[in-house]
Amino acid sequence: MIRISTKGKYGTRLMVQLAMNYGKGPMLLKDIAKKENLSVRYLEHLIPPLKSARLIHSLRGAHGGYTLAKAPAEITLKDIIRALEGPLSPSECVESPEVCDRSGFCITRDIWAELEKTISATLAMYTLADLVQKYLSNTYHGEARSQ
Amino acid sequence: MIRISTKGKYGTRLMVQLAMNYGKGPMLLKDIAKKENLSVRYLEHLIPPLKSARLIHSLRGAHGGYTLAKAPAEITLKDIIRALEGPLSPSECVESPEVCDRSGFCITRDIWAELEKTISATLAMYTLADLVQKYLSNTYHGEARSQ
DNA sequence: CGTTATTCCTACTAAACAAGTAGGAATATA
DNA sequence: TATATTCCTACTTGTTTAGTAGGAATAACG
Repeated sequence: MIRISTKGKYGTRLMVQLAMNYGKGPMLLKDIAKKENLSVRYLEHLIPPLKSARLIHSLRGAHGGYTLAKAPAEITLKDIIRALEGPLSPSECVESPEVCDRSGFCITRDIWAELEKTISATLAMYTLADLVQKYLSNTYHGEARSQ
Repeated sequence: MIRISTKGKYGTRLMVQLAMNYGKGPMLLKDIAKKENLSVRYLEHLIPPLKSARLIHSLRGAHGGYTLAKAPAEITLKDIIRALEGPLSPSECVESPEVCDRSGFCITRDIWAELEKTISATLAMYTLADLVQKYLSNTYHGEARSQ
């Protein structure tokens, strides 16, 4: 199984919520969790990596919350997944050739390297602005947001 | 981490070895293991999924071994990884919408579906014949095969 | 017919990772 | 000082990964 974990999946949804709130001041994790029907306690874990990747800013204390660190159009899905899931390559040998003494001549490694490129390229194609636009033009939107 | 496991990685190397032996009769797992410096005991586990995907044939008993079930040019990396790693989609909701009640309107799910397409397409581009050709034209080849 | 070489099947294990929950400290506002 | 919020660390439970191990089934060969 070659799967994105809930970190990447929930984190993307969190970031889409922040994008939709962009320019309207800090957003509470509590509210994001409610809108996305996720646990605040779990979302908390996604914050440190997103902060160290400089994708979000935080404000502590009452009237605190989170904001995007850049405009939604400046943040790609690649940035988000990379921050939350780590390297996008399907094998460690791609980014760290020294972990395998075959790296110098391994043909399968070449494939994993190419696969990383197409994964990265696909994820880099989408910005948060694109996702927000998709979200808003979704016909199910009104209904889906009801809860 | 979105990683291919050793099943997919070792299994691909196993299949490349079978491809290089194509037309020369059955090959022993013992010999594949030696050439690729892998454990026979572990490679054994990769056989059942490869067989049920009809990618290899086996012959039991003395003078037994394994052969590709089709020509190397007819087997893609997608076939192999799919057989050994399961679905290529980054999220279960892509192939089984019913696992999440958001599937009907979820915009991130659309992204995971698109990502699956590019992963599948990239892996489908390469056949075992391509890998063998790469292998044989590798300058390190003579040296690397020495052990 | 018996020996040997091989695949095949099932079970077991140890370590790492995933997906959370929980307690409480630090900080800012009012 | 009370309250709302982020922040930090630890813990838990279940699943997956990466193997190892024992031995049964099968086929060839002398």
